[in-house]
Amino acid sequence: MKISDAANAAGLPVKTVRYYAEIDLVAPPRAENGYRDYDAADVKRLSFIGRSRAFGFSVAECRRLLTLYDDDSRASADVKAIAEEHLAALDLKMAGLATLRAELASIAAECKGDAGARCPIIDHLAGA
Amino acid sequence: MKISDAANAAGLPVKTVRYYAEIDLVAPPRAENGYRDYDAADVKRLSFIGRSRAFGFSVAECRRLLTLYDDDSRASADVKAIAEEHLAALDLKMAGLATLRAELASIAAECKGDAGARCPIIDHLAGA
DNA sequence: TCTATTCTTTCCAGTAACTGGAAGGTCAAG
DNA sequence: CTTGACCTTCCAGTTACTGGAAAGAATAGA
Repeated sequence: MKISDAANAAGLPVKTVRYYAEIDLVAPPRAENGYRDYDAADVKRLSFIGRSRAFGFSVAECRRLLTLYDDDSRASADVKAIAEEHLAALDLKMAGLATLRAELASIAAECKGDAGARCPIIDHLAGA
Repeated sequence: MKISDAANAAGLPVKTVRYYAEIDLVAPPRAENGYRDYDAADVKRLSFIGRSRAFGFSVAECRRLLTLYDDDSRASADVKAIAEEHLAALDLKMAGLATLRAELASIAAECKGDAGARCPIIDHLAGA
């Protein structure tokens, strides 16, 4: 199967699939004409990656997950550990954003937002 | 004032300050020896950028904010508009992360996380 | 069969905002 | 005068692609 078919089947852009081949995430053999030759298992792996990425896993994490996906003797604890790690990272990021958002909102609320030059937002950013 | 003094005063890494000079965000004149020569106003601008970045504003937004900071005849509405825009972007990002987190958490909860190979997380990512 | 179009390939460059490091010039202290 | 800390520029790497150019391969239609 050619790259565009594999990409369509997996719901990924061709460029992305080619990129995954380049970084050895899903690297199919080549046909005689030099074209990458994907099979059904490759498409499954590509879909797996697509879903993992959609969950916010990094490509490095996808690589680890893919290894576990391939490993019939994996321990589900190893998979869960990656997921929990990622959840913790998400929590950290969300907490940071929430704090940020709250502070900025409270500062913005002080600003009249009119034609005048006086601006508490600028003042805060300037360190007042 | 030399770059390390300016960087210290502004609470930024020297490399970052040099980077800001390179992209013309805060570009001080050069002394005779070729060293960048910062003054107090430059430090203020650097601090301003540091705080803006800490609030999550992009460098492009910092540039706009800095222009308004410099403009005595600014309308506070223009500043507030940038802030509101940023708040909206933060809300979007947070909502996305929250959805993600919830889905991943519910999937992870199904996984026993033991020595067995059966793993609902892998199953979900594989598209089951 | 010729040709036009649509693939495919590789390689280069750019994105955001730095960060690390190498090579080499400058300066203040001892 | 030498050592060490600082300054300069330039290059490369980070993340995960994305766009585009140039050139070869395949396929559909006339």
